[in-house]
Amino acid sequence: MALDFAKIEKHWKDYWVENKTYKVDIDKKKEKYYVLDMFPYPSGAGLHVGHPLGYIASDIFSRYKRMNGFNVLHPMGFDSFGLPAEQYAIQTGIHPADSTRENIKMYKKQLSNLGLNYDWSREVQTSDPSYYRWTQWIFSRLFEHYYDIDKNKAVSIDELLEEFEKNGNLNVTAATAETKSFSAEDWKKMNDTEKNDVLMNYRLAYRKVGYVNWCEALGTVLANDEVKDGISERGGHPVVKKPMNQWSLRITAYAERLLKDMENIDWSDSLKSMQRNWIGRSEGLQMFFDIAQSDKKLEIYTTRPDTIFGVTFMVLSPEHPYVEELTLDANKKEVEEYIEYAVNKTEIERTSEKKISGVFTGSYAVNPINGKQIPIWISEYVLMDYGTGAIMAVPSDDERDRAFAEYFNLPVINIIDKSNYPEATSKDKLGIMINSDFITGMEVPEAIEAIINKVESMGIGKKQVNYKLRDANFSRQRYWGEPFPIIYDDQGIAYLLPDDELPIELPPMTEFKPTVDGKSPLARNKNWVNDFDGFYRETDTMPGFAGSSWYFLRYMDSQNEDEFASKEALEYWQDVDFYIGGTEHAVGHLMYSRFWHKFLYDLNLVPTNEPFKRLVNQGMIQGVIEFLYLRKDKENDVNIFVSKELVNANNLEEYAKIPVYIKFVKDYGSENSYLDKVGIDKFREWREEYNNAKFVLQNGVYQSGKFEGEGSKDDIKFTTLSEVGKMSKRYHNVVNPDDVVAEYGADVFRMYEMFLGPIEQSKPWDTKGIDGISKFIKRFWGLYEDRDSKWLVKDEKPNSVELKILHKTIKKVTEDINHLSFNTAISAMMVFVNEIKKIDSHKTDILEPMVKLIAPFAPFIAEELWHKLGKINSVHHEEYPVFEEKYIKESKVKYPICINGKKRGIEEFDADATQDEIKEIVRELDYVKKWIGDKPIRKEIIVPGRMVNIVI
RNA sequence: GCCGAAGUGGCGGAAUUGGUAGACGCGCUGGACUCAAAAUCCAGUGGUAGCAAUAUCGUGUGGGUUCGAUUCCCACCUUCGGUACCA
Repeated sequence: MALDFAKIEKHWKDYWVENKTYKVDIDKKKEKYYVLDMFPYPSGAGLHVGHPLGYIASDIFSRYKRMNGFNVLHPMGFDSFGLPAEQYAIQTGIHPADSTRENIKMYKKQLSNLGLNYDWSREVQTSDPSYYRWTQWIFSRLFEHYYDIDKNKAVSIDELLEEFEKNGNLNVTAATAETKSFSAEDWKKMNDTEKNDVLMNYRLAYRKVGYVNWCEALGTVLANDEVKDGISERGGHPVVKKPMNQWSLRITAYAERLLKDMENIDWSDSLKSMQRNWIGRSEGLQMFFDIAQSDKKLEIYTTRPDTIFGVTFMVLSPEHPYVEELTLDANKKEVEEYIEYAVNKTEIERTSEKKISGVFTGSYAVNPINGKQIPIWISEYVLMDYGTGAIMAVPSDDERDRAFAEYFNLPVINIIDKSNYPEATSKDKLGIMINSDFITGMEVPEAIEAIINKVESMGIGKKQVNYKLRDANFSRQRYWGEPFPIIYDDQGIAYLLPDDELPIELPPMTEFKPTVDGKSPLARNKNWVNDFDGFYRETDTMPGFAGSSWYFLRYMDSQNEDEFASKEALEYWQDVDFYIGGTEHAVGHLMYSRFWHKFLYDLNLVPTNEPFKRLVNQGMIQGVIEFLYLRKDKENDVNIFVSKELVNANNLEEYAKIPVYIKFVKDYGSENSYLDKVGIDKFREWREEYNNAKFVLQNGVYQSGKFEGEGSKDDIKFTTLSEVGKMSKRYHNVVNPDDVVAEYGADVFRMYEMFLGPIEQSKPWDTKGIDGISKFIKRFWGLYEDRDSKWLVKDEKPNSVELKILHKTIKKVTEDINHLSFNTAISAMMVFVNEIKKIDSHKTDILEPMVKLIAPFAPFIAEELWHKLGKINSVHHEEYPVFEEKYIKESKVKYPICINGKKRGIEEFDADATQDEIKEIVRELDYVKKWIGDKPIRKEIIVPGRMVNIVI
């Protein structure tokens, strides 16, 4: 066999490294183009077949851009801080830095096997002190700035202090939590703690109370991800919400800019709309309701002030600070039980709960507009984090309020007549007010204005813009993340450590378990914590999104020790032209990066206002996840797993789903996947906490190696639940690309992933069609060299047929790359091979451009063929072929002939035939006459170049 | 629940602006080569009826707009991603 891909790949991989083929530097003579992949978290499971989908696409695109004369920046790095490495360390004692280093090594080898054209000299790792030094540096800047609403940008806290000294905060408009006004006098009278508290309300990085998932049994804070259905994924212990003082980033200050600046970037509408909805801007009315028999006033926010006469009750979030005071003694027991039930549920559980639940406090509020007393209830569907944590309920015009009112038999007053708008839903602000006192008869928008004016004139509220977006919790009680450059004095006042002491490095440790009171593992290291006289260090670390919010800037100048990137590099590379990554980052990472970028822009540290000009979401390659059903309740402290066929579909909420390593499972991925005895034993060994668990089967029970029931141990069939989902270490369902590359070669693997379908579409992994690509590559190769390694390419002048085949292909492939339609580009190249093979043509002028055309897709064999054609330099720096119209001009055009829109035949016409000429010919066709019969022709439609339709 | 996406032959998918539904590939069937197999090559391949010409049905479901709908509109179903501490 002439084609030895393993040898070819090895050879050219070395050649590219030696010749620095993909290294790129600032070159002002050339236009820059920045192609970026979302960098991976280096998981212990290694790169899986889903990762390369985006990497291959960006690789093709960046190669294509380079061949079109651009100076292409295409770097790669690792998002190497994170929870899994820490969990691994707790289990094995291996330091996260060590396991991370090993994982990165493995990832780089896997990536290089795919022939990706990264400039590795620019690599970044978020867990490297030389990188996180600058993450800490940016945090320090966030700490020292506040958001000035008048200037519409971040401004230094020093300027704010000067202003406080002069005028207090009377003239300051800033993005803050609720702050009292104070004069310069007041300010000067405050002690340090008070001043510090005030400033915290202004800083873009500030401290406030947040809630964490606390698991008493494990003695640790858990990520949302580690909590399944209210119990810990490891061990199945109960989890509760616990308040803790935490760092937050004031992303809400940037809400309006994050929203508005999306207009100017080339992102898909669906992605923009996700971000828009996440920000969730609404205009409405903030107002106070009096409370009967109390001095307190209840603050609410509504987008529908017009419905004020339809308010029949109020609902508080279970966490609302007034709950205790408003609950009468008679209702106390019930309320406490309800809060217990609601508070520890996750937000998703609470808002997606179909069962309606709530409890009456016993207290009443007073509608300030009509003086009516209305009951105050508590329900889980009101969230403390959105608006004010309290709502006025209007059951006539809000679906959730209506369901609640119907369930608890609360009154409903109809206040909007929608009969003029039959298509309108309850959400539309349409209709005419009824039963509404002085606004009766008004259209809804008019009524909204009227009530806002009324409320403002009464001095009990004001018009307000509200956002769903919440400030970002920035503290994690973890070891493996960036330490904060923060120390506290004995009064708990936070101070920044000076920039020249950065990076604040993670101290070496051997124990990564959190402390018993839920503090970060760093708190165990007393020497490190109390390093400064009279001060102690912050022991929380930063979350995963810290390092990933600015890494694309570091690539521009990754070795710089004086700045996060030089002005020159930032000026040249500007921003990311083309960013590709998964939709799972559509709101999280992409929102945080935009926020950090805008902040840096405000400080004049980056030249652009938005980081990513064009963004494409690649779909996910999914795997099959295998789950075991675990009963949430234990028997005598023993966990009970139940075989799938015994689980009643109606009681699914009684079970948690525990993922199992797919290699333990028989008939993996099918309806009937199951664990046999060996599989269960492997699982028990793998997950120690389930070593003594009971496995309930159809024909008996298996526990601790013993089987009781009908038949023998060897008959054990514990069926598992198979679901299509993410390929991830968490689900233990990863498929490694190395195996595929070893069998078929990297070029085949690359083209196969691209050939699977459109880049933005998700699909389950499956190697069914890979033989087709493998055959195609061999056939393509066979145009140049036969099976006996005889060189076939000849210097003969190509004829018009050959030129037409070539230029048709160039046209299609080029267009498709620009549309990122790689699957159809590949299909066009397949068509080329089929057609050129049929005429047995092997001419240089045809086959040379084809090597260049395929080079971005199959870089290895392209490079090999290019050199076999006698070329000296890399094909990847050649110019991409350009298609010429003159070679593909058709003299004849085929038209489908339709009768009433149904195709009845195909006819060929001269390309320059007029509509009348076509009509005349068509009318005389036998089959047309037959279909028309004696019916009159009502219409003849000719779409030039497309089709003919006769309507009878 | 809310936000976003997808649904087309046995399978992955194509149809870029409302204009020939099923390109290309897998699989399958038949054939050539071979002692045989693999590999390769050739032909066929949406369903139904028919020897055939051809007819008819057909793009998740139900409606609608149009000469013409996979494409636009309305309602619904299913699956996937996100849902603020996985990354």
